[in-house]
Amino acid sequence: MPELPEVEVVRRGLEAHVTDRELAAVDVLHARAVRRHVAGAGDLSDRLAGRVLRRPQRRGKYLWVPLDSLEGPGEALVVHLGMSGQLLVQDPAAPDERHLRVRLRFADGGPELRFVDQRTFGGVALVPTGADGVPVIVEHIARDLLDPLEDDAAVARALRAKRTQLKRALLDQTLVSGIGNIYADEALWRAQLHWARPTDRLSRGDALAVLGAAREVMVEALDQGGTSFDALYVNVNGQSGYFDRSLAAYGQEGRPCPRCGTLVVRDPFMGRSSFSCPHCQRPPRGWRREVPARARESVRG
DNA sequence: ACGCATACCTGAGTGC
DNA sequence: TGCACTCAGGTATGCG
Repeated sequence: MPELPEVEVVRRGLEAHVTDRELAAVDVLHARAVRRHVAGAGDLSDRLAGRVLRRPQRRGKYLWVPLDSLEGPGEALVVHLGMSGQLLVQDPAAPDERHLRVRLRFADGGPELRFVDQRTFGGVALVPTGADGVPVIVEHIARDLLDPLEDDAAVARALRAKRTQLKRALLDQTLVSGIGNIYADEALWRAQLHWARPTDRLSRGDALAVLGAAREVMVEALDQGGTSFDALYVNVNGQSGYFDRSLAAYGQEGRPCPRCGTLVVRDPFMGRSSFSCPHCQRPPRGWRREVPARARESVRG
């Protein structure tokens, strides 16, 4: 699933392939893919034709391509990959992908850009940008851990001021952005902190440690082209990353912890999963592992 | 104001 | 063979 490193891989691919190219026509093949563009699919296509794409930018998991401004305030083409979105640079003659949602054709007749998204949680929109060049629908997203202006001390302070579980806070994109389920579990494993730790009882040192660990694991993942488990995440050339071979905790239930050898466990978390080492990541006082309903039944029977 | 559950989606996998 | 169900999970929204 695309988190910060995967989105950055895509951004770099876009930078190499679409910067300074003029759009000729945009075809919207699925209305849900443009639901965040309030004025509708027709408006999006009309307003993009003839515009020139500038250098792609990113904050957290949001990606945007600034457009040459005609007059007044700037605009950008904002893309969020959601859970299964892909941006592919394709030969215009290549057959349509099964889940092709938006096609962007260029005036130079060269490779086109395709937004492909199986689960349609992602989407594209043409949005005005604020004073700092950030699209208005991205302004509520906090700076991410690869942003030179991100302030670890300030984030650690805000994190400790919250009354929630540590992993919930790490996934809160308004606190610090770019972290999803995979990198949250990996960062917690590296910092040797349990996902259910209450944020208001976390030391300043532990808060800084988990942020540092998250940055470190994302940088390493970026170096390997991102994480992927299947064909759902790919770069603009349709290739997968390799970081899944380096995961210590995420998806590793029943496998030995690379640090101590204890078997990694999976816990239900927000209707999903958290993976951790029960030895290295001690749960907070009073926390009890939830027993799955099916296991309870078989014990009873 | 804030924390939290929920809706939105499709395809793969599993159990009966 | 097929049906019902579960799981994957990022974000916006609305509730208490």
